[in-house]
Amino acid sequence: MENQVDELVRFFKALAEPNRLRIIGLLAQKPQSVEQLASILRVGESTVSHHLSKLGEAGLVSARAEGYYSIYALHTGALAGMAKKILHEETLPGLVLGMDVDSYDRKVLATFSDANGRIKAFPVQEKKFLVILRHILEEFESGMKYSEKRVNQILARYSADTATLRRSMVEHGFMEREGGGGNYWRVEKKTQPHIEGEPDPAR
Amino acid sequence: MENQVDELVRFFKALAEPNRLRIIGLLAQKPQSVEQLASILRVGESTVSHHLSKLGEAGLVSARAEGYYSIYALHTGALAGMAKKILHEETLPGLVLGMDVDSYDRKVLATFSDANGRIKAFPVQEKKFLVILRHILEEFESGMKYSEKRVNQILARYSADTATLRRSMVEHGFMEREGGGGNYWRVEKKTQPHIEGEPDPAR
DNA sequence: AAATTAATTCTATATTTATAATATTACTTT
DNA sequence: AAAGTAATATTATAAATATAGAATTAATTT
Repeated sequence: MENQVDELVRFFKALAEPNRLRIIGLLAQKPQSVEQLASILRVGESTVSHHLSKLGEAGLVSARAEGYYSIYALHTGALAGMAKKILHEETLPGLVLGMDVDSYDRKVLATFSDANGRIKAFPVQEKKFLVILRHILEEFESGMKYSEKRVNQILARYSADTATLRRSMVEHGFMEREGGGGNYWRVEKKTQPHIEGEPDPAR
Repeated sequence: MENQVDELVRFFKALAEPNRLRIIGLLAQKPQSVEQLASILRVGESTVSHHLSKLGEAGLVSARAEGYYSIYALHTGALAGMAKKILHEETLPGLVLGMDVDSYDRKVLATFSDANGRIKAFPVQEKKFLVILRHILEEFESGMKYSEKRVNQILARYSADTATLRRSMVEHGFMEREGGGGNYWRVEKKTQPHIEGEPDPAR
């Protein structure tokens, strides 16, 4: 079974060379022989043969034998198909399948946690402190209400400074509390796709 | 002014590398710092920086400074724009602009013509014979009618064997003649774009 | 059968490039 | 001001690849 990434790389590699792009342009006009393409591009026939084989592997062209000629033709459908694939919203997320996308978070947690999982020190850098907060947030269930006492109990598993943790959770919008200060609950995280030009809301 | 080919090559080159594709996939989820990407991809930060600069040159990503972080974000519009460009029917012909697409024909003509432009010998290979015929065909205007005598007069500029040339013109569909054999005329060539899977009609 | 032709394969070479270690730059925290 | 941090630039190196000459293959013509 082949990787999504490998397939795309083969396709883009095939098009990432000037003479191969020119061959695509020439074959878009009409099917042509290796000899004709070599003459127009002013490169050796073995070079053209090499390029055509790469284009063929990417599914962009194919040859038809005619006497001792090989007449190559463009698969316009392959280009169009890939263009649509790029536009398809499932393609980009598919590129990161099987990748360890939480590797950075784990590294930060490892740096600031001791063997028991308790916080050794609060990171000065906000970006890293947020990693810690999000990690601890997992202890709280969505839809549940927690008394301040209960919240402190849970936070105490990570640090004696429960006040800082509690306040930070609220300040960064991870948790909310009822009016006077009775009950706390975890804020639903809305999965927000990045919108071009917008500042990153997740930072 | 930059070439159409160069722009496309830069774009495809940017995407023709596994780690760069993965970066695209990761940035599609959310904007991220160089450090984060390096950690997830398990490559050096300088390597990621290098990749991001290539992606930036292709207009695929851009950075926003935040403290001493560079938060890179994907330009989803660039991907979509290129996909549409590929689908656009003007793009492929644009790749061959300024190229000597008749180079092969000229080479064939040079081989089989003498200094006066007369045919030294008829090429055995049909592909090359057609080049000769198409060249001579230019002597006839579209929409005009020519008597057989007049046709022979014109063909005689190229070869004494006017009978073979005349018959070949008709056989290959370049010219037609009226019923009994009186008048000849040049057949309008319909510019026929190649259709996938179809045998090439121009051969 | 021998010669010719187009294409491909093999081989070698020069160029490009992905990677990372090191040095430098820009910014932040103490 | 000094120390710390992230990113980039510089440099070096190993791997990938565009190119073409030579050898080979497959088909056609003489």
